Amino acid sequence: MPKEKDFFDQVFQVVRLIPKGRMTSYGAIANYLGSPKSSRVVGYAMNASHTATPKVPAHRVVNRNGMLTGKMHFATPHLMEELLQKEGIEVKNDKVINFEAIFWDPSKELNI
DNA sequence: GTAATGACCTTGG
DNA sequence: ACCAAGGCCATTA
Repeated sequence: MPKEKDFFDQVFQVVRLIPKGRMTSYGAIANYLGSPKSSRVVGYAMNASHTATPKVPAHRVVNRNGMLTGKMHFATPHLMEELLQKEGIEVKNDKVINFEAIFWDPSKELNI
């Protein structure tokens, strides 16, 4: 019986492993953890990323559409795209440009 | 303990 | 092709 914190930690680990200038989606992380249907829980884990230590670059995680759905959950709604732009990612209308190009699949890149 | 919610994804019409 | 609804998992009230 896995602990709930374990799942969170797994998500945090994966998110922290995301290279700079790259992004991934909740479903990809969930799939990497072995629960493709737990995509919602991944997002929920991000919600808890605030209290996690060290903090997790949740701004590198977006939905399947590459849209910054959780930008409102940050300290400030525009903080997410600010961080993304600093990483070199272009954001337009709360949406990531060339998302497919910068997409980072853990199950593939980490060769699991 | 039960019920409702959510930073989602998949499938049906 | 586009629009709509359901479902799964974990957490919180």
